[in-house]
Amino acid sequence: MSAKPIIVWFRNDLRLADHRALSAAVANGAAVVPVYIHDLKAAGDWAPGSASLWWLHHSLSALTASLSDIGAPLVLRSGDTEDELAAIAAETGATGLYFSRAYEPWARAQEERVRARFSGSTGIAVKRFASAMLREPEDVRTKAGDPFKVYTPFWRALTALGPPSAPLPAPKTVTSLDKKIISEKLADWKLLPTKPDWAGGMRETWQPGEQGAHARLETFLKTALDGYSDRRNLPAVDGTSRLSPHLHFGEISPHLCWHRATAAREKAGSGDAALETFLKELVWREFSYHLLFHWPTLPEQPFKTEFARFPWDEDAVRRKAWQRGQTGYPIVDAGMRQLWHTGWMHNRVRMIVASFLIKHLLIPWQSGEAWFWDTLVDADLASNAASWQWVAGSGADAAPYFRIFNPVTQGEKFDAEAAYVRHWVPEIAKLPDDVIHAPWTASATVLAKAGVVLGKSYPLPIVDHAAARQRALDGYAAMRA
DNA sequence: TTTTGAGTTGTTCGA
DNA sequence: GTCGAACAACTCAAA
Repeated sequence: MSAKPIIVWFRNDLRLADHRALSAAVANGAAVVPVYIHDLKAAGDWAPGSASLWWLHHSLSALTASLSDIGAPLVLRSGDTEDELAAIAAETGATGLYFSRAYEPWARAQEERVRARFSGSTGIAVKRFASAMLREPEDVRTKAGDPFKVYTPFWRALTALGPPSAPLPAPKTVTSLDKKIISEKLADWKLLPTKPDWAGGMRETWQPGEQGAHARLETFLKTALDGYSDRRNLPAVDGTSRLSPHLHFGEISPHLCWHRATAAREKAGSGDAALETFLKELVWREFSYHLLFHWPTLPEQPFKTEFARFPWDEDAVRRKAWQRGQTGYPIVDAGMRQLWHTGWMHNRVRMIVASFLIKHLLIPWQSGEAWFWDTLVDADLASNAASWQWVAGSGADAAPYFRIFNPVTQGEKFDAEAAYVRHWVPEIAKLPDDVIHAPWTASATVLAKAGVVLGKSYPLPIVDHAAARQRALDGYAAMRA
């Protein structure tokens, strides 16, 4: 009785609400065959890292459950994407293949191959839908028709187009196929760590999946949007949205975040800076996608080409100290340990640790990008690449080269009571506020009283700030000469 | 085509 | 202790 089935190919759009491909398939009256294909090869060097795979497992598990609830169980397959889609199309007699658009260079190439595979007389209508961006990258242009390279004009142009489209409701029921389609078992993909199981901190911190995403958004709107402009900078405070991993996996759409936040503030009766700051953060994500789309080498090559000449100083020992949170600078070490433990790091601290790796240690930004890629649950090709290049000074609309964060000053300014440092660097927790961000300045008595032995229980600084700063400035001067 | 105003997130130095 | 200037020109986007 129902029309021929439509395959809905899920990618990083692991949700039911505001899912245009799914809604279109449902509206068509067709039986819906939802599919997810585990194909790490397609992503090449940018296959998800360990932390992302942990998240992916739980997000797929959640999606499986919610799709079953509305009547269409998720089909899991692994292997080559085009082959698997073709096989499922043959098994189901599908007449349509619907999916959400992606913007990573490898994902774009994959879309082209899928289109090619189903073009011609296969009888399968391939339809691509917008999903992850507020506006498509082709639609935000300068008056000359070029893509933007500076954030503020990009923001103005985007907002001048009006609010993003309103989110679609999740389908309540879906017609499923009469026939049973073979699905693999999620557990067999072995996405979770076993020996050792390092994901304890992540389980405590996160609830992956669409439901978790919506809960996170509502909590944020209720508890943190007030005062967001300032409190988002304090790492000891839960003042950020923490939506990044949910957005990366598409468990919630940026459109929905935009509209819910706007509506929440209207009810509160105040149009204001807090809302605008949050919307601007959404648009920073958008700007990163825009850059990656128009400059696909962004993850590998410096956007400003002269940075290929920067005199880097690759040092494996120092890199390791940075990765493990053993640099001797408490705010840096706290951030790196938070990352290792929870798969996430506060945004303010990301800037500090990134500046430290690049400018104090002169280690190439690509090295930090790779570490973040493997350890962050919100690892996102566009945001990660654009942000590392921003700190390095090599990106579009980047930080000026002379902006070198002082890790002591930053700690004192944004973690004044050192609650963040004490939590993540417990071996120095007993140091008093006035020296905890620079333990080497403490007197012997103060150190002894706090039970700190520098060089033993906590490292001495691996570089001297003033000397490192000068070395970085000299490096930039050499590059420009 | 030329001109003009503007550009996320900081630090240091010296008055 | 506080404050403004220097850091260095450069490129982008729009008029």
